Amino acid sequence: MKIATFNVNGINARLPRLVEWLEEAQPDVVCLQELKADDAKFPEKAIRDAGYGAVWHGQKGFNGVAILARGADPALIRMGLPGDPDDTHSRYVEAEVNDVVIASIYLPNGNPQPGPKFDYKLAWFDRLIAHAAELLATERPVVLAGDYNVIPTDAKDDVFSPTAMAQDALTQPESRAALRRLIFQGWTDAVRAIHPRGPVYTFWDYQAGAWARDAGFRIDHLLLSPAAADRLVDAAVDKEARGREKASDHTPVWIRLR
DNA sequence: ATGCCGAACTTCGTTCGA
Repeated sequence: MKIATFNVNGINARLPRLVEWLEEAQPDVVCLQELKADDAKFPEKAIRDAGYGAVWHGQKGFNGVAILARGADPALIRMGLPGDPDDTHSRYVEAEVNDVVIASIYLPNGNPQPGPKFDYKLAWFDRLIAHAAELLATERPVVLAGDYNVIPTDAKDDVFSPTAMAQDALTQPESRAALRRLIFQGWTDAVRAIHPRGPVYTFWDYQAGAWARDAGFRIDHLLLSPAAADRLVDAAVDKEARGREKASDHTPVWIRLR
């Protein structure tokens, strides 16, 4: 079972690239982030024609998440993260596919920091940690996949230049502490489990020639519950997709479970 | 100190992203 996460940065702007990648990569499940489309503008027919059923939680202009399943309809479990009824951002959707619980996550960016956007990021993270604890307690196979907007460490394997990113919300101690609190509940960072060393960047900025000089960093992660981690056999970043015409600034990341 | 790019609405500028 191949499960991928892909921040598409606009599903309608990215639709030809997405369909092309689905055909090439043949993932069984895909978590999408940054749809930048409200529910009515989700390209359901094109996704279905590509062979995928879908659940989605859209939003006008920005945010928006979805889960696709090849030859199946994901069984929706929840839209939105519990813990704040006033939160209007579409950043979380959870569904079941083939007895695996899948979450598509778009964690707030948090820039500029400090400030209200950074506070929102940390508060949202707390809600995710609380919900993740409940998912762990089920002892089921669970995959938390998405754009976490956190660079886990200052290692060259995670970020091209810690100095360049030192003031960014993605590298702040509070952001990293929150990611560690989540992982230390008992989740496995799948890409690092398979590739303990070496750069596995998932994002390269459109600006300042970032792709050309490989100025990337690692912010898209798949976290596995113990029951899912027991089945992990492979993981990788589809780096080549970032170099195409009209590419997203993120590239797909995938795992394979027995 | 800012924009560098790209997408989408607020639409020929502004907001957001990372």
